[in-house]
Amino acid sequence: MPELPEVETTRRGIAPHVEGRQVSRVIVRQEKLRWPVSPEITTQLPGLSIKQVKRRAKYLLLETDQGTLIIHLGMSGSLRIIAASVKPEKHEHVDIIFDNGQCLRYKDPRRFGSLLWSSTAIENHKLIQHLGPEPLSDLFHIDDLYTKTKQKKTPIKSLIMDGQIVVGVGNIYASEALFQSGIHPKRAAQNISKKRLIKLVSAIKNILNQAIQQGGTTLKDFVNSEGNPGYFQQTLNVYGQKGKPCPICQTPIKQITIAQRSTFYCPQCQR
DNA sequence: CGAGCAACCTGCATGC
DNA sequence: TGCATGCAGGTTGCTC
Repeated sequence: MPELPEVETTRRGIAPHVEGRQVSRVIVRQEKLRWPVSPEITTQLPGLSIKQVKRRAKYLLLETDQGTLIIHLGMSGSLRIIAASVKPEKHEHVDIIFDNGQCLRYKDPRRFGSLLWSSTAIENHKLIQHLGPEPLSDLFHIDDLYTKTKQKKTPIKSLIMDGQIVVGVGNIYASEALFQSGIHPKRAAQNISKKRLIKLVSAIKNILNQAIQQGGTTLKDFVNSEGNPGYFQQTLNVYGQKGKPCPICQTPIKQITIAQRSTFYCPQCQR
């Protein structure tokens, strides 16, 4: 479900309810997620206070002074703030309960997400240490992308979805950014001019910023921490629009598969 | 080493 | 209505 804008929307939603709060108890109803829920989350987290909620790529990082709770929402995960006394629904696997009786409740039907504990510096964590630059930071810029692109024969869509190149660009926004920059998703990365890559970099930043402003994209079931959907799907130009007219030239949008992922583009506007 | 793809799960839409 | 099939917003870790 969630790409970077949805994760950032969730971060902003939960932060005010969580920062400065002390954890009193943790309930794990289902520990089998992408990886087993780290046992430290039950044994060490209670008694600690959440200092800050950060985000790195699509990981949410809840920092304490003894370690960091790493939450990934996978394909179908969501978090909400709710009174701990409210009976959990189906697929609500974990409760982080705070000193004020509220809890951070993790729901994830497909269980592709994860809740992990890192007691050492977070930047050394296995899942974090090899990640590329944040797309909305100055570290993601044209010279960086151009260098990484030069020798790569891989389709440009696969490249921008590769977390070592840039993090946070998922399947929806990859198609959208390529549409906005007029680049065919299958084009070999090395065959794209610097001029067009400049457009791509700003398209990625653009799309992600816009999507965050609109509270993310709700295709089926994304809801933010208050249970509300996002609105960016109303802005999607190509994703999920197979057969519909391109908003620029009216040519029907095509759907193809790249690296086992659905990909949408305009065969006229994107070369 | 990189590229390609299977795997992890449940829910839902579609078609017979 | 029931059942089989295919597809879904992510990412690791296998095999070649």
